[in-house]
Amino acid sequence: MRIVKEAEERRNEILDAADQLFGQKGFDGTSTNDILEKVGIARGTLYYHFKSKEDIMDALIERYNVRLLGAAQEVAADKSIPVYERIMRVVMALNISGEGSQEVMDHIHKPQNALMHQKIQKVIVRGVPPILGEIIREGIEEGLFHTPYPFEVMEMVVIYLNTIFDQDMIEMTEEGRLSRLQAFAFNIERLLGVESGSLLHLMQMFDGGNGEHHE
Amino acid sequence: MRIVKEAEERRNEILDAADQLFGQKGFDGTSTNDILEKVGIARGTLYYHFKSKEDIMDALIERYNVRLLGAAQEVAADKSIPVYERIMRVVMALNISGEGSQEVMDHIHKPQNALMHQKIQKVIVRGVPPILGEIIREGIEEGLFHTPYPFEVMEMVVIYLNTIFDQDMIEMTEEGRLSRLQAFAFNIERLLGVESGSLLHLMQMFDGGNGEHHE
DNA sequence: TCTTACCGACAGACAGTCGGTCTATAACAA
DNA sequence: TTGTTATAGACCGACTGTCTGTCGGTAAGA
Repeated sequence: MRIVKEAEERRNEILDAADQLFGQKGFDGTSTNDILEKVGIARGTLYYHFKSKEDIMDALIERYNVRLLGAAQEVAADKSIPVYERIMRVVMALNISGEGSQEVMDHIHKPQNALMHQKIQKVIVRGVPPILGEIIREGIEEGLFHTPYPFEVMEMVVIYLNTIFDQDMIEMTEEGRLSRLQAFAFNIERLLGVESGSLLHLMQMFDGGNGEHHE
Repeated sequence: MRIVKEAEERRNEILDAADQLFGQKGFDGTSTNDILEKVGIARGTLYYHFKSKEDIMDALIERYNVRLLGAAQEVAADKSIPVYERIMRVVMALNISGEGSQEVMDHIHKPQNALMHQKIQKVIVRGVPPILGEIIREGIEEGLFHTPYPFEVMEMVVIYLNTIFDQDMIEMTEEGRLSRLQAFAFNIERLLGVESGSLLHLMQMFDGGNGEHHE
């Protein structure tokens, strides 16, 4: 029953298994035994490819990081797309993010996965504001926005959204969610120096597909 | 060698020991053995007073929570203090926070303590915006600020500051720190609807005692 | 005498290690 | 071409030490 594979193939098998298991049961809740049973390998093999359990998590985050920011960066660089639309598309790329990582985002936000959550948060907080900030900067040149601090505004916005829509950072009623969205739209308009109401059409994107306005 | 004490006294001894140890070595890095050796009790005693290791952490956070928010709330409720000064005093209460918990804040921001960090973050994000928001609301009545969303603005500000000044969320040069402070002052002025520059004297508080302006 | 606090041996689970084994391929000989 | 041997990379699983949480029992004070 000894099956030999290329190191990279094995590594990916292990990462795929870990991805699912961490998602289902959290990092602490998943034992290395769970992982190696799922892959169908022995203990030694796991530690041949990864130096520790946390090393597996780091590799997972790196993979996720590349996919997520890569997709966003690609969209952001396409200057043929108008600024407003490009912002939306970048945000969508960050929310949905291609192939197999949809689940990741769903599962990170569990108390069990605190460390993983923190590490991903770090990736997002470091990676996203430069991407969005640059688009805003273009928007400023075009006269769409008016702020001397596009990068810092995006930093604030990204951090806020990332924290506030964390499943259990704040338990929100549907009403609380909507009022926060309204406030958010208003605040970001002030931060970007645009007329009040300009971003209404942008905000509808975040409205959970529920098209109501509640102005 | 059997020493009997009131349950609450023992509980506090255990919490004090855990506080120091978690600070030094992190939650995961601290074993229950470390704690019970430091206190000088047996395993069973520890588990007589707390139902799990995580329960100890929760109690620690609760104690911290009470001290921190309690102090802030007390200051916030004193309507004899002018609004601007009261805001500063509340923020100071949150940063320094009384007796023995100075260390806590210093040690939370370590990758080891991800879960603890997350839980404290939650306490702050839930607890502080209502306190500050209420003061801002008073300021609005007095005509100092102009925003329809005082609570949400404070929520955004608290989350931002809490994340950005996390030791290793973003590695910042001294220059990056100052430029961020400038941007922050500018942005919060827009959010609160005050004249640009109004908050300069407030911001000097956060300037690490370094009195330079860099306008 | 009864409750409350305390004890420490123990079970079960887990992460990581280590010596050793298999196998594909390369290098070389016949 | 065919057969043989050498080598390195992939793999194995028993084992170690450590850790958390449990449980039956014990001392002390009211």
